[in-house]
Amino acid sequence: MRRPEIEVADAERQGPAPSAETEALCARTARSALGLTELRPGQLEAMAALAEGRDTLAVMPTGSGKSAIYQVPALLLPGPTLVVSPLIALQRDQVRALRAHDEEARSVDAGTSAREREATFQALRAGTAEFLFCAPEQLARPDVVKELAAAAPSLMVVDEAHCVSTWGHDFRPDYLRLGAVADAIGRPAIVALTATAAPPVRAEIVERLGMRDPVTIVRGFDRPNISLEARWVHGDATDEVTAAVREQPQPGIVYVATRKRTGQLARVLGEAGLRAAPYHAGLPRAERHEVHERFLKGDLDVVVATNAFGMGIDKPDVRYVFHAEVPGSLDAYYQEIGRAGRDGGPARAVLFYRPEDLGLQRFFTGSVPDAGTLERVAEAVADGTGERRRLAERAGVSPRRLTLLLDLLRRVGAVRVGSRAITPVAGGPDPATAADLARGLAERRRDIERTRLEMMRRYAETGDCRRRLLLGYFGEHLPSPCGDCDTCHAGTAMEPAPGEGPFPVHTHVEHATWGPGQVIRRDDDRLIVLFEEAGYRELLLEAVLEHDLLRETGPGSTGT
DNA sequence: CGGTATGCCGATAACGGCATACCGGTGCCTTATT
Repeated sequence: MRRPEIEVADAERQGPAPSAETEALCARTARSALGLTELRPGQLEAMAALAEGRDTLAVMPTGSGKSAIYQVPALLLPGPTLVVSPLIALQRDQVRALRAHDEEARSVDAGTSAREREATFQALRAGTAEFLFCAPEQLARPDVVKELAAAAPSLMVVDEAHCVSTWGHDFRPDYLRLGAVADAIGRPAIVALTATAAPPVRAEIVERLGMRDPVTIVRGFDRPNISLEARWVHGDATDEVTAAVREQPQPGIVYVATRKRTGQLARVLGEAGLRAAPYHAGLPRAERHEVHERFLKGDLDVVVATNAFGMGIDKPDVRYVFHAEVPGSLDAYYQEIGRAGRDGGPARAVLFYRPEDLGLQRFFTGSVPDAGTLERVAEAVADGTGERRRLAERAGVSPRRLTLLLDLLRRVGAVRVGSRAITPVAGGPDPATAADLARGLAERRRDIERTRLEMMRRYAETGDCRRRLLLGYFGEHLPSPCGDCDTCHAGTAMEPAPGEGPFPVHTHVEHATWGPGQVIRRDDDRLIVLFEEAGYRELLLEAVLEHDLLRETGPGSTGT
């Protein structure tokens, strides 16, 4: 069935357009230095904005040439380029790719010797090396920041920028410090690149990195060749998943929620005659590498994996991505199914849904730092223990944990986090109050996280067009059902009545308790509103009208 | 948070029923041993 046109333009941009000369210059440089003869519109726009020194946020699907977006301006701007990338493996791939074009690129990580480090920074200062790749943890080292400041980079690239939002708050808190790092190294132009970012994630990236009036380029999220389906399963889903995998053209990926399950399901699939292997972060490095390689080469039919099997998996002919257990958000789900059908051929995304599995995801998003620890940190800062290592010791927390706690205390106005010293804010809240406020902030974040999980539930349980719901989550409005998801085939997806009644999609609204927000979905009888502070909420239209719950504050726009 | 594994109970033999403990994902990095 032919897909209806998406109402919102595929490419969306904010800020003044770069000049035609800059675009032409970028196009020439892309051709001469990187051998790129054809640039996509969004790509060229983004690189031209950067070349003019503008901060830029680019949200584009994998395979649309995100690397070129920073590589071309890097060659045009005078100083070196810092690229922050979450995985050492990705850093090495990029270094290799640049060297193949005779560009001098280097990376530093924990395994880099002192001598190599010295040589690298020397080369950056001298201008003989253009690119430095590293993980955010490297940028937590004062010596690295000092060396970088001396090299005066003109460009800072944050690759896989959604990590700022998804990992910064617990798993890898050094992501939260990147904005401060940018300031400490002379505030180069910043570009954030990602394939997946719903509007609140975009907003958080911009805020956290301290981007100034960024040019935002968002390309279409829709992947029409991936068919969408959710199947309600009861009890153990092993047999049903196995049967579904056997019917499929191979290869594919089956995501599960736990490490243990990867082994179980891979074994059952193996017994069913498939070349299957488990994958998770607890496997020996060599084994992970081997599974990855075999999958890429076509020696495996299916990998059963936790979410560790993710970034860096770029295989064009993946025919299906199944979820034997529900993931924690539509952000994660979209990213994972996006690994299917990159060659443009038909692909399937099936979610095997058991509501019980939501509990595990709820657990994963549940932790909030306790007020006692926060108070100890606030006290130590107030006492003038201004240095990170000593602060961590005094408060009895790891340095990583400290980063997270300090970030919360900074945001409630209790401490100032400089590039070296941590100082109390004069006239700020006392340690006990600060700890309370900080905990409140963390709780609010957890609650928002849980509304995202609710959206995942909604996706699984909806009888309406699944694709429309998914795209709506990412800020795109599909005016009528897609015609190619399970609900459309089942005939339960209904035509909405667009534009009829109050609060159409994208309307800016204000709620008495939940504050400002934006309508992201509008059905006949209900709305889903994304509130800035309260996350995703469903409201019955009847109640909204009867009790006057929402005030319209502005017309629709899909910006950040 | 909630599913699953474990253990205990009563009772004359095996096992259903119930309470409780336990476990669960992402990657940098460091640092002490072979």
